[in-house]
Amino acid sequence: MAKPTYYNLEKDKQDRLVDACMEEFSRYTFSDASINRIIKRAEISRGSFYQYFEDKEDCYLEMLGIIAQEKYRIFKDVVQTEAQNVFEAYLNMLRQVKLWMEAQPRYYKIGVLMELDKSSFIQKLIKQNPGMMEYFLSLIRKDQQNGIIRPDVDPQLLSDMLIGINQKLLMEHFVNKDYDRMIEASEAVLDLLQKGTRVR
Amino acid sequence: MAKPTYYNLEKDKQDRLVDACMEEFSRYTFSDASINRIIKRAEISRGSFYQYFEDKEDCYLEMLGIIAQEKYRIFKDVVQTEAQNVFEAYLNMLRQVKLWMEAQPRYYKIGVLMELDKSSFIQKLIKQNPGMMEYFLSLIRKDQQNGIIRPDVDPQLLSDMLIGINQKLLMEHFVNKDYDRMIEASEAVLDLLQKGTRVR
DNA sequence: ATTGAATATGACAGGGGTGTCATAATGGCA
DNA sequence: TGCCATTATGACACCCCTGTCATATTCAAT
Repeated sequence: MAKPTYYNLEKDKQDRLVDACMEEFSRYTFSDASINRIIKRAEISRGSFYQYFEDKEDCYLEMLGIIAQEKYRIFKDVVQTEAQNVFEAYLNMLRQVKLWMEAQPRYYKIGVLMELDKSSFIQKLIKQNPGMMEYFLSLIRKDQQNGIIRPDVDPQLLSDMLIGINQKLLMEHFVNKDYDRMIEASEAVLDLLQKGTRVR
Repeated sequence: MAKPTYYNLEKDKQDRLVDACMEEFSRYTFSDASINRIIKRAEISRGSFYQYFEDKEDCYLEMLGIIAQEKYRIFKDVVQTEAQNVFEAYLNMLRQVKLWMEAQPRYYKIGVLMELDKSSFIQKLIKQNPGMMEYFLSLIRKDQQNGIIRPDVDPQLLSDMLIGINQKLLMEHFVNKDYDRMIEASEAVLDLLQKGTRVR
């Protein structure tokens, strides 16, 4: 947790500091991020930084907290539509990610960079987050029982495929900032997955 | 190119040096790799390292050269079986990667770490390598003409899917060292892609 | 106005990194 | 043996980093 001094900061200064931190963490992984660059950008002294935060980890956690708040602010109204099947669930999820990318691209990038950091601090943080794999797995099994998906399909495999393609689509369209095309591509992917490539 | 002194080294010493470099570059990305650790492991002095190589980049390129040689040595005899379709081509490729992972896991890992390094030096190197996307694309189009793949399937999309799943399978099974299971999983993936998930 | 707490500051210590260079050691050859 | 080119060495300069701390400044309350 950040130190009391951080919370006592006048709004303007705190905003400058937060902006500098977010900028740094969205450009560099936690490991590569530099407090020197942060304090330069925020125009505060090195000593001040350590009046606000215990250390770099403390600072990072504070930023993650802000991001979580913003995520909640944006998505609290989004009605969690009941998914008919795993493919619909996938599309729902992707549409939410699209909203998030558009609303807070910098925050989204912080998330991406988190995945690339191999430091134990970040790896521990990632592990705490429950993956979507379990969610997909359960949906796939349900769809198999409901006769929507062939029973001989390996749920684990299909889940892996969905998540793998997901990552690729997200990354590709995020760099191009072409979020609408991303949804279209996903729909095509799902169509292909359901029907298969074979001519019949 | 490495300096003449490097090539004049007695075999034993050169081997120790190469081993130390390969070990370092397979543990850390180029950016994170440390010459200090290399010379410590190779038991040579700092000055010597710079008698052999211009700098870290020079050293890295030398290692990539050795890796390329070894790749050629292993694969020159492998008959490039003529692929019937893109799915067969994919499996052929994966089987070759499996051989490579088993024969030289350290070299394979160097390749993986290359993808994770964002430094301009490494990014330039990566760009020079032709991707397999174009190869898959042409095969898919041919398969569509031959009536093996539905004409309304977007080749780009299918290619993206193949490559995306590929990466996931490779990574997952590489950490588990379960290369046979990897091939099985790929076959299941291809089967699923061809038939689709739908019950009919 | 005075005083004491809260806050701000940058010099500093300590660690790691790369690349250089004067000097020392080595090895082959006359 | 003596000489010279080649090779080996680690101290050094310089860079960037984090976290600390004595000191200075600010601010509010008496």
